[in-house]
Amino acid sequence: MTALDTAALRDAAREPAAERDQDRRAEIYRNAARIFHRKGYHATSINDIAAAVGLTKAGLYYYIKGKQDLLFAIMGFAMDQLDEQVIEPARRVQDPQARLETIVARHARLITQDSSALTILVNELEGLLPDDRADIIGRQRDYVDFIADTLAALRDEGKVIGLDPTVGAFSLVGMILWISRWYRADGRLDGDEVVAEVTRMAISAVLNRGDHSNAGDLETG
Amino acid sequence: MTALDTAALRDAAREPAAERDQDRRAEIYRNAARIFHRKGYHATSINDIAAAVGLTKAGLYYYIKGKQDLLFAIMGFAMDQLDEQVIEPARRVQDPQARLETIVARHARLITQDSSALTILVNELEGLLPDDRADIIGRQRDYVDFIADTLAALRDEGKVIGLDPTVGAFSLVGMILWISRWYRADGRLDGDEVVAEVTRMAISAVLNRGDHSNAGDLETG
DNA sequence: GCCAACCTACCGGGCGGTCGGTAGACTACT
DNA sequence: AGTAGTCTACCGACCGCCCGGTAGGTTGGC
Repeated sequence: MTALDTAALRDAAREPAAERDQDRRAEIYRNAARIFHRKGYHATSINDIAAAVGLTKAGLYYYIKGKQDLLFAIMGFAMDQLDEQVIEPARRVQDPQARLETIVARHARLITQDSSALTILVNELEGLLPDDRADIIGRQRDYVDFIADTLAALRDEGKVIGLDPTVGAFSLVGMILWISRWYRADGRLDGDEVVAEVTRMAISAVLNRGDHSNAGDLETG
Repeated sequence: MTALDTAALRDAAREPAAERDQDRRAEIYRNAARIFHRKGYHATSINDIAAAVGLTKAGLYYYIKGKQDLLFAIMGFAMDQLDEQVIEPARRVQDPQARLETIVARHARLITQDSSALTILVNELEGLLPDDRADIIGRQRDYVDFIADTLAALRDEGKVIGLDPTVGAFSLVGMILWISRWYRADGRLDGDEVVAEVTRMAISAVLNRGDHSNAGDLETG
């Protein structure tokens, strides 16, 4: 939940005045993300958010333009986080397998650290205005394509055989995103262990291997 | 979308009279599932559903008790589907690896055939009343435990080393459920191909293998 | 005549959002 | 030092709308 604070600090640095204002704004986004995450966007009222930051609804509107802008800002922030903490670092890794490991591990770690914004990013798309939604979907699509390209590079190296890169990319993303549904920071495993486990599974899911065939039934049911 | 019809037929069979009534009821659940799936539970109004089946809101209430019961019924149906089409058939498979393949393939196939009820099952839990939610969550937990037990059996056979069964189970479930977000029946791959790809990935994600280690970076970022 | 299968009209309430204020800090001028 | 003006950071009250749900019919087939 500290993640949104850093964005606030960044903004505050470039706007000399009104730093207290930016603190307040960050607190609002932070609380909104938490509540949207817990209850869902549509089930969250502006009053819920206002109360969480100790304001009335009218007071809250001094800081925000509307509920939809709040959602879009949170999703934009989550997407920025993904760009900066996952995609950019991974782009600097040349070896495709190491790059894939970087992607999975870093994305998974972001989720174990603070899943709210990243989870909203995938669950609340339909709450956005069409233009905003197109923007976010485009960026998400770029991310999946980036993973698919990495899988294609692995295929060219002969490390992957017979896997559709797009299906592979989506499947890995699903595995990663789902972490936010079951991982609890106070659970049996700590975040680093979970990240390591998931990364290992992801890599071996796509890499070439001996034949494991062992017909599972699929007669009509 | 034909899935809910079978439930209606089942119910109709045990209630001799009012079979037309049951048809109508099935159509309502079917449409409700489709719209909840597309727009989300909270963003869907009773009017939306009524209009979709050619009734007014008041007319719809002749058939349903309320919005929350509608949701619970859909999720209960989805859970029944999972029990009957995935868990029960898999229970009859003794070999752990074949059982795991059965689980993944059958669950994935259900989703490619009609994802609406199964997707609502995982996305709209917070729309339920506490008692209903506890019911559904319990059944979902049983499903994950069933997969985890299967992974534990594979570990006992030496086919899996060093994978936490619970993390493995959740990860596979995430991979499967995510299919509903990207798979399109009119897309490049047909349903059977997608099921086969995902099943292969799932199996090789958990099965033992040569060492693929190839340090992905994880310095603090 | 009766009952299943609807409808029109309505209810209370909560929603996102706005409006007209105003307390208090801070500044500007005398 | 005093005071008038200004601006930030809010609040109480309100708006129109739509929501889930209901009361009380009406109609057509048996």
